[in-house]
Amino acid sequence: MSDKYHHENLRQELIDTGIRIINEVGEENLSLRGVALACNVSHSAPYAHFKDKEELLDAIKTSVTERFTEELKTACEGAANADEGLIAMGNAYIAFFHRNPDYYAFLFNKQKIVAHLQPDKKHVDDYPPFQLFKELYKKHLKENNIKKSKKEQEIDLIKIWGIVHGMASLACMKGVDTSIDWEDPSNTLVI
Amino acid sequence: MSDKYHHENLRQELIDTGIRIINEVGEENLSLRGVALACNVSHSAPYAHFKDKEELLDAIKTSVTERFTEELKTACEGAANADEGLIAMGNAYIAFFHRNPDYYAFLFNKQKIVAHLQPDKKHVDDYPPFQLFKELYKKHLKENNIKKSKKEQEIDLIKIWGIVHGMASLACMKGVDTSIDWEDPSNTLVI
DNA sequence: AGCTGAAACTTGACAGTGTCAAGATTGAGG
DNA sequence: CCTCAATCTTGACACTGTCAAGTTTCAGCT
Repeated sequence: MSDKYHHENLRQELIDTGIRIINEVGEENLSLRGVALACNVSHSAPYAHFKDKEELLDAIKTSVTERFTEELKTACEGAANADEGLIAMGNAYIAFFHRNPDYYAFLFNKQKIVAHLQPDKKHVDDYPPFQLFKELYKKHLKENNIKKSKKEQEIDLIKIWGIVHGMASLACMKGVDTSIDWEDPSNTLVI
Repeated sequence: MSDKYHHENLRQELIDTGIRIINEVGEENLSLRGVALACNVSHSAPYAHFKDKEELLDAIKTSVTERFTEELKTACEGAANADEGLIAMGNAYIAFFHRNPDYYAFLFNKQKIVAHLQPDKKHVDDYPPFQLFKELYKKHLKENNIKKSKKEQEIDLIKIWGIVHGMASLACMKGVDTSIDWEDPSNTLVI
């Protein structure tokens, strides 16, 4: 009762229970009031930490993206070289969304992938998973002694990412049978 | 006044104004009541034609998908052979969403791509754009005298579609600069 | 120690939403 | 002319995001 007006770390708790609720009932059934209630807090308490419902959702996206990025990192750590690392990371990318189909629509909805960066026009380079791809790609160029112009590199990167991202999109389509066993890496990448 | 209770073809009008509203203010700002009002009809009139808001949205998706499919068809009509047709269609696929960025999130949101087919588990083969890819792909195999198992063909198709779909996804990311000129076909496909 | 002001939270209200039940209107077929 | 189903209206309900105003708490200053 003493701390009725001090919830210690409500901000983080809102984010965490928000994720839990989305996992349980999906983003479309998440309400600000519901999250607040689940935290034993009044329905407008979140407004002390987020100016908007969208701002909370953005915070959640950032949090999920961090976990996602971690998984990609660990996936390519054991790789012998950059080429194998790229494959491993691509498959981890696909696997992540195949395991959490709801996250794809949630993270890329309205295509606001860089939720934590406010201004209007942001560069892909600011998207952590893309940064990982980029590092590995540059390592790949170096290891194989390949020289490419900046423009060529940009296009290559978008193609690599595009393939992986597209496969992930297809891999997590709900209620749609693609005839593909997405658990089998040999089916997916292996370019 | 006589036809206060007969709007001739309200169902289609709801779908059309629904599309218009989405184009103007986005899906997230579309309300059933708003669509009804825009059709000069009471707020529950739509319930005579759609049991749900979702059912109206599904009808709209179907309608948009039809236009999308038409564009893909015309894109590959002039192609000299199946290989060129595949490239043309892929670029048209990407171009469509680059021109209408809102449609990507709208159509593939919750990954319910086959909106007009109700039962739970549907096959990709029922998705019209995919059918076009499949036809062209089979033509490509025949023209080049290539023999592949059914499984190999399925994987090939998902890969082709995955690449194109992923590029389209990246091409229409809002507020994200990919450093790519998506209007220039030479940047995108050309596998 | 007491005051002050900002931060965190509550309470109460508002308009807008999807949905449903009940009633009104219409036209087609017996 | 009657009936009945389809179509649309009216009125209500609970729920939503948001805001304004009030309450509690605590840190920092005097």
